[in-house]
Amino acid sequence: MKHDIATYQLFFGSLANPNRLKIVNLLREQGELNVSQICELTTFEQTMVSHNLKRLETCGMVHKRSEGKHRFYSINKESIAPLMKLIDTHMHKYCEHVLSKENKNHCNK
Amino acid sequence: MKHDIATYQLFFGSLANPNRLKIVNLLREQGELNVSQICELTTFEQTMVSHNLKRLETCGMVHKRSEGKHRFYSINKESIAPLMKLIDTHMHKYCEHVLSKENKNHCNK
DNA sequence: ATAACATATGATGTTTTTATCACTTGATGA
DNA sequence: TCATCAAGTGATAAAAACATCATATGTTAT
Repeated sequence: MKHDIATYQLFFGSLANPNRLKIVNLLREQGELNVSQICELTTFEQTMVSHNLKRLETCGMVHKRSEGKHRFYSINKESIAPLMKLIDTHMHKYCEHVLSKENKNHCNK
Repeated sequence: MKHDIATYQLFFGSLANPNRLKIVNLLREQGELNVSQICELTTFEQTMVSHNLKRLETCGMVHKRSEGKHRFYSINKESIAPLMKLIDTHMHKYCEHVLSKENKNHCNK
C-alpha cells in the first residue's frame, strides 16, 4: 500500500488537538450525542464544536445522524475505538514519563 | 484508565507532522538508520531531523542506540508498527475520499 | 409566512508549531 | 591535544492551526 503523507497528517492532526480529543473521549464514554449536548458537557462554544466535529467526520472518526433539528454524533466503533485502546496501551508503556504529575498518581488501572 | 489529554496531544501531534511522518515511514521500511542516513534518504537538514527524532523518542515511537559517533534509530516494533497498520486499514476504509488524486489511482493493494 | 431553535460556514486575528540559524557536545583519529 | 565528524540544543522568524465572530442554512411550530 502507498503511504499518502497528507492523509496521515489529516488523520493524526485531527487527534492532536485537545478540544477534539475531549470530544472524541466524550463520545467514547457517552455514546451518541448531539451538538448541544456536547457543548453542555464540555462547556465549549457551539461554532467550535461544529468545526471540530466536521473535521472528525472528514477523517471517518465519527458518524453523523440527523433527527429533526438535531445532528447526533457517535464514535466510529469499528475502527477508532480499538485504535484508541491500542494507543492507551502504548501510552501506558512508553509515555509514563511525560504524564502530567496529577494524573500520574491516581491513574488506577 | 484516566485519559490524560496532554499526553494524547503529544502523542498524536508527533505524527501530525509531514516530516516526522516521513521519518517514521522510512524507519518502518528500512529498519535501523542513523541520523546521517535519514538525512540522505529524506534530503532533510540534520538539525531538523535531530529535533524531530527527539520528539518521536519522547513519545516512545522510536528507539535509539549509540555506536561510536553514530546514533541509530529504529521504529518501536512492538507498539507503533501494529498501530500504524490499524491506521492504514482505517484510512483505506474511511479516508479514501480525502486521498490526493495522484495516490488514489496507483494505490495497489 | 415568520419566528425560534439547532447547526453549519467563511473570514480573520491570535496562538501554536515548525524549520532554520548559530552554537554546543561528544567521539574518533592524527 | 587538536582537528574533524556526527549529533544535539536553544532561540527565533515564519508558517500553520485554532477559536471566535458574524452570518447562513435548515427544521419545526405558530
